Amino acid sequence: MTKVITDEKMIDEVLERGVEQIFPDKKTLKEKLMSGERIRLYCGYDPTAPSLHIGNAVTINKLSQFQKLGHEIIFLIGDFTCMIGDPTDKLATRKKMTREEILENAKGYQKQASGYLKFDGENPAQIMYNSEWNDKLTFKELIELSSNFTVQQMIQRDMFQKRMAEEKPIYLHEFLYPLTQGYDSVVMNVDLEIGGNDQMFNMLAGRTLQKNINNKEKFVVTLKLLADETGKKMGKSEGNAVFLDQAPQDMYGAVMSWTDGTIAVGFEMATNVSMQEVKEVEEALKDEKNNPRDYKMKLAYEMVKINYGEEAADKAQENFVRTVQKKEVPDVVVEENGNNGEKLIDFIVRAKLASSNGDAKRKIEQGGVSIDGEIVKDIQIKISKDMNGKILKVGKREFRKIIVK
RNA sequence: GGGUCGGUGGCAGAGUGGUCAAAUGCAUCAGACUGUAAAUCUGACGCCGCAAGGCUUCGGGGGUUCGACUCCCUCCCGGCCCA
Repeated sequence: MTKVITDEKMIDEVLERGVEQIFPDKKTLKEKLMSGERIRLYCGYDPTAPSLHIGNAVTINKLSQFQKLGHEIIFLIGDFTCMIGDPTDKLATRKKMTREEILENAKGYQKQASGYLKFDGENPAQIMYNSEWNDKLTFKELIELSSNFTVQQMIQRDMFQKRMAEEKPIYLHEFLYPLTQGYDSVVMNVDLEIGGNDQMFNMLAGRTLQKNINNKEKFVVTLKLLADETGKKMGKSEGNAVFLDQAPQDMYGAVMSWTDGTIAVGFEMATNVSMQEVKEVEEALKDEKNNPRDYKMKLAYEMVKINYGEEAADKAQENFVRTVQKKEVPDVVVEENGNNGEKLIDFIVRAKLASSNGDAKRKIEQGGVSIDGEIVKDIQIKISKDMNGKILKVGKREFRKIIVK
């Protein structure tokens, strides 16, 4: 039997760090956790893409904090809900996915989440798929479920309001999304659900159902969204996303491209450094004498360390200093075979460093291509034997060692 | 079912017979700069071509025309209002 930790300080931190709101309230949940009862909690992940992103990491991180307290964790894969498409935060209806695409995407999720969450050893997190019960739901049962909500409640959602204002379609099945997500809570009979603040509506639907059907109080903890002071989210649509299956040096770089305003909140939500350290960083950032870059590097290091370990973090950092700060060639360069007499443009396209001949030409014309540090100006230049072993650089960070037989 | 408006490049969104490979914004890419791969600034941004030029693209198909994203027919899809 897993021992439940009831240390008040630890519980306070879990309930405060990165937390936006708690339903019904923090006090009641704290009492529950202090009582020593082992609770069951979950967060759901819709496998809409092959990679989990930093926003997912934030909730996974929170799950792991509860795991450390000894509570029962369910990592739910929304292979069923995913087919509906969560209307949250989307102006357009999500494209329906095939079962194959969904399962393919779900494959890597456990591995990607395991930097934060333990799936083995003592008190391992369990993985569940919500198609297991939702597939079996009958139409009759669905009607009963939907009778717990009114149309008015559904259209209250800001996303639907926005779409109505913009005269964009709202499909009937989109109303069913919170319903099925809520039904997950009932079937798994959970005590608590965790999710981003944008998931509040869906999670509260589960709270209602859990109360109506199982006559049980389901707590809901919503987390702040990882965003800078202007509210700009660090999501995949914003282009500076961090994916959990990204190569260490890419992950490091992606964090470095965050705006400075996200540094402190990044530490708070996506790492496990102590809150005291987070506060120190926050203070340090206010002092203009300090360079935010240094703290961002520390954050990037932490992120890579959690997901890939210390060694990988060291390497990623080293790579960053070398290639970005000092603009030097990285120590490991991918080799690419070239043919004597082949146009450099073709070589670049073949190495996937440009999307088309036109793109390759543009890069050369704009001074983005160099060989052994010498900028290539001539579009017509061809691969020759004396280029063997030289380093081709395309753009800021792509390097290839040219091999000519 | 009726009326009406609409479907344009990764997204948003102009264009309504030639000056359109298609404004603008976002995203992207390259460069400069910097405290970073931030911010800012400059440039590029369908494909082939050194270029001239060619080719493919504006929901699908067909037509009118020297010429269509623009006009006509037809089909498909959507919003709104009415029922």
